[in-house]
Amino acid sequence: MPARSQDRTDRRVAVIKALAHPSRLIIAEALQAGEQCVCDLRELVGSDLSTVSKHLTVMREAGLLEMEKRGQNVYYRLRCPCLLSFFECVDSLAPVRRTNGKK
Amino acid sequence: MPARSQDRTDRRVAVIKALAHPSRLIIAEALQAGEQCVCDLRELVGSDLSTVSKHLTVMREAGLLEMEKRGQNVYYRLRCPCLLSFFECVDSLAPVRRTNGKK
DNA sequence: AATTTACTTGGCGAAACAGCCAAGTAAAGA
DNA sequence: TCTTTACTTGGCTGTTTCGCCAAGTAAATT
Repeated sequence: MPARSQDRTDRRVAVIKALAHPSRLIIAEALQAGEQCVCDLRELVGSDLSTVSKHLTVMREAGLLEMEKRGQNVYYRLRCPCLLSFFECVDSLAPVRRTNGKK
Repeated sequence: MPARSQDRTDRRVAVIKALAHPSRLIIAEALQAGEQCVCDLRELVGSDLSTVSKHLTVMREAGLLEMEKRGQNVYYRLRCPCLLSFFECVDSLAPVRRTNGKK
Protein backbone atom coordinates (compact mmCIF):
# COMPACT_ATOMS: atom_id res chain seq x y z
CA MET A 1 0.00 0.00 0.00
CA PRO A 2 1.35 3.44 -0.93
CA ALA A 3 2.34 5.65 1.99
CA ARG A 4 -0.26 8.28 1.15
CA SER A 5 -3.27 6.07 1.29
CA GLN A 6 -1.94 4.37 4.40
CA ASP A 7 -1.90 7.74 6.11
CA ARG A 8 -5.47 8.30 5.07
CA THR A 9 -6.47 4.89 6.33
CA ASP A 10 -4.74 5.48 9.65
CA ARG A 11 -6.50 8.79 10.12
CA ARG A 12 -9.85 7.26 9.30
CA VAL A 13 -9.19 4.41 11.71
CA ALA A 14 -8.26 6.84 14.48
CA VAL A 15 -11.57 8.68 14.08
CA ILE A 16 -13.58 5.48 13.91
CA LYS A 17 -11.80 4.03 16.94
CA ALA A 18 -12.61 7.18 18.83
CA LEU A 19 -16.29 6.29 18.39
CA ALA A 20 -15.88 2.55 18.95
CA HIS A 21 -16.56 2.42 22.67
CA PRO A 22 -19.90 2.64 24.46
CA SER A 23 -18.94 5.58 26.66
CA ARG A 24 -17.39 7.49 23.81
CA LEU A 25 -20.32 6.87 21.53
CA ILE A 26 -22.72 8.09 24.21
CA ILE A 27 -20.59 11.19 24.61
CA ALA A 28 -20.62 11.83 20.86
CA GLU A 29 -24.37 11.42 20.74
CA ALA A 30 -24.88 13.75 23.66
CA LEU A 31 -22.67 16.42 22.13
CA GLN A 32 -24.80 16.48 19.01
CA ALA A 33 -27.20 18.58 21.07
CA GLY A 34 -24.45 21.02 21.97
CA GLU A 35 -21.34 21.39 24.09
CA GLN A 36 -21.07 19.98 27.60
CA CYS A 37 -18.55 20.20 30.39
CA VAL A 38 -16.61 17.19 31.62
CA CYS A 39 -18.54 16.85 34.85
CA ASP A 40 -21.85 16.65 32.99
CA LEU A 41 -20.44 13.97 30.72
CA ARG A 42 -19.07 12.14 33.72
CA GLU A 43 -22.56 12.00 35.14
CA LEU A 44 -23.93 10.85 31.82
CA VAL A 45 -21.58 7.91 31.38
CA GLY A 46 -21.18 7.12 35.06
CA SER A 47 -17.47 6.32 35.19
CA ASP A 48 -14.68 7.90 37.12
CA LEU A 49 -13.81 11.42 36.10
CA SER A 50 -10.32 10.35 35.08
CA THR A 51 -11.75 7.70 32.80
CA VAL A 52 -14.04 10.20 31.12
CA SER A 53 -11.20 12.63 30.73
CA LYS A 54 -9.13 10.01 28.96
CA HIS A 55 -11.98 9.15 26.63
CA LEU A 56 -12.30 12.81 25.77
CA THR A 57 -8.59 13.02 25.05
CA VAL A 58 -8.86 10.12 22.63
CA MET A 59 -11.74 11.80 20.84
CA ARG A 60 -10.05 15.16 20.72
CA GLU A 61 -6.78 13.76 19.39
CA ALA A 62 -8.69 11.95 16.67
CA GLY A 63 -10.06 15.32 15.62
CA LEU A 64 -13.63 14.64 16.68
CA LEU A 65 -13.84 17.18 19.49
CA GLU A 66 -12.81 20.67 20.42
CA MET A 67 -12.27 21.77 23.99
CA GLU A 68 -12.51 25.17 25.57
CA LYS A 69 -11.95 26.19 29.14
CA ARG A 70 -14.42 28.74 30.42
CA GLY A 71 -14.67 29.69 34.06
CA GLN A 72 -13.84 26.62 36.06
CA ASN A 73 -15.17 24.15 33.54
CA VAL A 74 -13.82 22.58 30.40
CA TYR A 75 -16.37 22.37 27.61
CA TYR A 76 -16.17 19.87 24.79
CA ARG A 77 -18.04 20.04 21.52
CA LEU A 78 -18.23 18.06 18.30
CA ARG A 79 -16.28 19.20 15.30
CA CYS A 80 -18.17 16.81 13.06
CA PRO A 81 -21.78 17.55 12.16
CA CYS A 82 -22.24 14.42 10.12
CA LEU A 83 -22.46 11.70 12.73
CA LEU A 84 -26.20 11.61 12.81
CA SER A 85 -26.67 10.36 9.28
CA PHE A 86 -24.08 7.69 9.81
CA PHE A 87 -25.82 6.46 12.93
CA GLU A 88 -29.07 6.24 11.03
CA CYS A 89 -27.30 4.05 8.53
CA VAL A 90 -25.84 1.91 11.28
CA ASP A 91 -29.23 1.48 12.86
CA SER A 92 -30.69 0.35 9.57
CA LEU A 93 -28.55 -2.78 9.66
CA ALA A 94 -30.47 -5.68 11.08
CA PRO A 95 -29.03 -7.03 14.34
CA VAL A 96 -27.14 -9.99 12.88
CA ARG A 97 -28.52 -11.55 9.78
CA ARG A 98 -27.09 -14.97 9.14
CA THR A 99 -26.58 -14.97 5.43
CA ASN A 100 -25.41 -18.47 4.89
CA GLY A 101 -24.71 -21.63 6.80
CA LYS A 102 -26.38 -22.63 10.00
CA LYS A 103 -24.91 -22.88 13.51
CA MET B 1 -29.23 3.82 31.07
CA PRO B 2 -32.44 2.02 30.06
CA ALA B 3 -32.00 -1.46 28.60
CA ARG B 4 -33.43 -0.46 25.23
CA SER B 5 -31.05 2.33 24.47
CA GLN B 6 -28.17 0.27 25.76
CA ASP B 7 -29.00 -2.35 23.16
CA ARG B 8 -29.00 0.29 20.49
CA THR B 9 -25.69 1.64 21.71
CA ASP B 10 -24.17 -1.82 21.78
CA ARG B 11 -25.30 -2.50 18.25
CA ARG B 12 -23.91 0.78 17.04
CA VAL B 13 -20.64 0.11 18.79
CA ALA B 14 -20.39 -3.33 17.21
CA VAL B 15 -20.75 -1.83 13.74
CA ILE B 16 -18.28 0.93 14.43
CA LYS B 17 -15.77 -1.49 15.96
CA ALA B 18 -16.08 -3.64 12.88
CA LEU B 19 -14.68 -0.70 10.90
CA ALA B 20 -12.10 0.36 13.48
CA HIS B 21 -9.15 -1.63 12.19
CA PRO B 22 -6.94 -0.87 9.20
CA SER B 23 -7.49 -4.22 7.49
CA ARG B 24 -11.23 -4.17 8.06
CA LEU B 25 -11.53 -0.60 6.87
CA ILE B 26 -9.61 -1.45 3.72
CA ILE B 27 -11.92 -4.40 3.17
CA ALA B 28 -14.99 -2.22 3.61
CA GLU B 29 -13.63 0.33 1.17
CA ALA B 30 -12.82 -2.34 -1.38
CA LEU B 31 -16.28 -3.87 -1.13
CA GLN B 32 -17.87 -0.56 -2.02
CA ALA B 33 -16.93 -1.41 -5.58
CA GLY B 34 -18.68 -4.77 -5.37
CA GLU B 35 -18.36 -8.21 -3.83
CA GLN B 36 -15.07 -10.04 -3.55
CA CYS B 37 -14.00 -13.49 -2.48
CA VAL B 38 -11.88 -14.12 0.58
CA CYS B 39 -8.73 -14.92 -1.35
CA ASP B 40 -8.89 -11.59 -3.22
CA LEU B 41 -9.32 -9.77 0.08
CA ARG B 42 -6.46 -11.74 1.54
CA GLU B 43 -4.23 -10.50 -1.23
CA LEU B 44 -5.48 -6.96 -0.71
CA VAL B 45 -4.72 -6.77 2.99
CA GLY B 46 -1.72 -9.07 2.93
CA SER B 47 -2.29 -11.06 6.12
CA ASP B 48 -2.78 -14.73 6.70
CA LEU B 49 -5.98 -16.18 5.29
CA SER B 50 -7.14 -17.14 8.78
CA THR B 51 -6.69 -13.59 9.97
CA VAL B 52 -8.70 -12.20 7.09
CA SER B 53 -11.40 -14.77 7.67
CA LYS B 54 -11.70 -13.68 11.28
CA HIS B 55 -11.94 -10.04 10.29
CA LEU B 56 -14.73 -10.93 7.90
CA THR B 57 -16.56 -12.79 10.65
CA VAL B 58 -16.41 -9.73 12.89
CA MET B 59 -17.80 -7.57 10.11
CA ARG B 60 -20.51 -10.03 9.21
CA GLU B 61 -21.65 -10.51 12.81
CA ALA B 62 -21.88 -6.76 13.21
CA GLY B 63 -24.27 -6.75 10.28
CA LEU B 64 -21.98 -4.98 7.86
CA LEU B 65 -21.45 -7.84 5.42
CA GLU B 66 -23.28 -10.65 3.71
CA MET B 67 -21.57 -13.80 2.57
CA GLU B 68 -22.46 -16.23 -0.16
CA LYS B 69 -20.70 -19.37 -1.25
CA ARG B 70 -20.60 -19.86 -5.00
CA GLY B 71 -18.49 -22.52 -6.63
CA GLN B 72 -15.44 -22.96 -4.49
CA ASN B 73 -15.26 -19.39 -3.30
CA VAL B 74 -16.98 -17.43 -0.58
CA TYR B 75 -18.03 -13.97 -1.65
CA TYR B 76 -18.56 -11.11 0.76
CA ARG B 77 -20.43 -7.91 0.05
CA LEU B 78 -21.48 -4.81 1.94
CA ARG B 79 -24.98 -4.53 3.32
CA CYS B 80 -24.52 -0.85 4.03
CA PRO B 81 -24.56 1.67 1.19
CA CYS B 82 -23.81 4.64 3.39
CA LEU B 83 -20.16 4.22 4.21
CA LEU B 84 -18.96 6.58 1.55
CA SER B 85 -20.61 9.64 3.04
CA PHE B 86 -19.35 8.72 6.45
CA PHE B 87 -15.79 8.45 5.19
CA GLU B 88 -16.09 11.84 3.55
CA CYS B 89 -17.12 13.21 6.90
CA VAL B 90 -14.25 11.49 8.64
CA ASP B 91 -11.79 12.84 6.12
CA SER B 92 -13.10 16.35 6.63
CA LEU B 93 -11.67 16.38 10.14
CA ALA B 94 -8.24 17.96 10.23
CA PRO B 95 -5.50 15.58 11.41
CA VAL B 96 -5.35 16.78 15.03
CA ARG B 97 -6.23 20.34 15.74
CA ARG B 98 -5.06 21.46 19.15
CA THR B 99 -7.91 23.56 20.34
CA ASN B 100 -6.60 24.82 23.59
CA GLY B 101 -3.55 24.60 25.79
CA LYS B 102 0.00 24.12 24.61
CA LYS B 103 2.25 21.08 25.04
C1' DA C 1 -1.85 32.63 50.88
C1' DA C 2 -4.58 28.60 51.59
C1' DT C 3 -8.42 25.97 49.95
C1' DT C 4 -11.63 24.25 46.76
C1' DT C 5 -13.17 22.92 42.32
C1' DA C 6 -12.62 20.82 37.97
C1' DC C 7 -10.19 18.67 35.72
C1' DT C 8 -5.55 15.88 33.62
C1' DT C 9 -1.82 12.59 33.99
C1' DG C 10 0.76 8.47 35.76
C1' DG C 11 0.66 3.89 36.85
C1' DC C 12 -0.96 -0.54 37.15
C1' DG C 13 -3.70 -4.95 36.88
C1' DA C 14 -7.49 -7.00 34.19
C1' DA C 15 -9.79 -7.79 29.98
C1' DA C 16 -10.18 -7.55 25.01
C1' DC C 17 -8.04 -7.85 20.55
C1' DA C 18 -4.72 -9.29 16.78
C1' DG C 19 -2.24 -12.48 14.08
C1' DC C 20 0.12 -16.62 13.31
C1' DC C 21 0.19 -21.70 12.93
C1' DA C 22 -2.08 -25.91 12.90
C1' DA C 23 -6.09 -28.55 12.42
C1' DG C 24 -10.84 -29.12 10.71
C1' DT C 25 -14.54 -28.86 7.00
C1' DA C 26 -16.99 -28.84 2.76
C1' DA C 27 -17.37 -28.66 -2.05
C1' DA C 28 -15.03 -29.47 -6.56
C1' DG C 29 -12.11 -32.02 -9.47
C1' DA C 30 -9.29 -36.08 -10.86
C1' DT D 1 -12.68 -42.36 -3.48
C1' DC D 2 -8.72 -39.57 -2.92
C1' DT D 3 -6.91 -35.00 -3.44
C1' DT D 4 -7.07 -30.25 -3.86
C1' DT D 5 -8.88 -25.82 -3.08
C1' DA D 6 -10.84 -22.34 -0.34
C1' DC D 7 -11.91 -21.35 3.35
C1' DT D 8 -13.15 -21.54 9.00
C1' DT D 9 -12.03 -22.58 13.74
C1' DG D 10 -9.02 -23.57 17.83
C1' DG D 11 -5.34 -22.31 20.44
C1' DC D 12 -1.75 -19.62 21.83
C1' DT D 13 1.26 -15.46 22.61
C1' DG D 14 2.05 -10.59 22.32
C1' DT D 15 -0.09 -6.03 22.19
C1' DT D 16 -3.58 -2.71 23.10
C1' DT D 17 -7.20 -0.88 25.60
C1' DC D 18 -9.89 -0.04 29.87
C1' DG D 19 -10.88 1.77 34.31
C1' DC D 20 -9.69 2.60 38.80
C1' DC D 21 -6.82 5.06 42.31
C1' DA D 22 -3.53 8.35 43.46
C1' DA D 23 -1.08 12.36 42.44
C1' DG D 24 -0.47 16.68 39.88
C1' DT D 25 -2.15 21.26 37.95
C1' DA D 26 -4.46 25.53 37.22
C1' DA D 27 -8.00 28.75 37.89
C1' DA D 28 -11.45 30.53 41.14
C1' DT D 29 -12.86 31.45 45.76
C1' DT D 30 -12.21 32.54 50.71
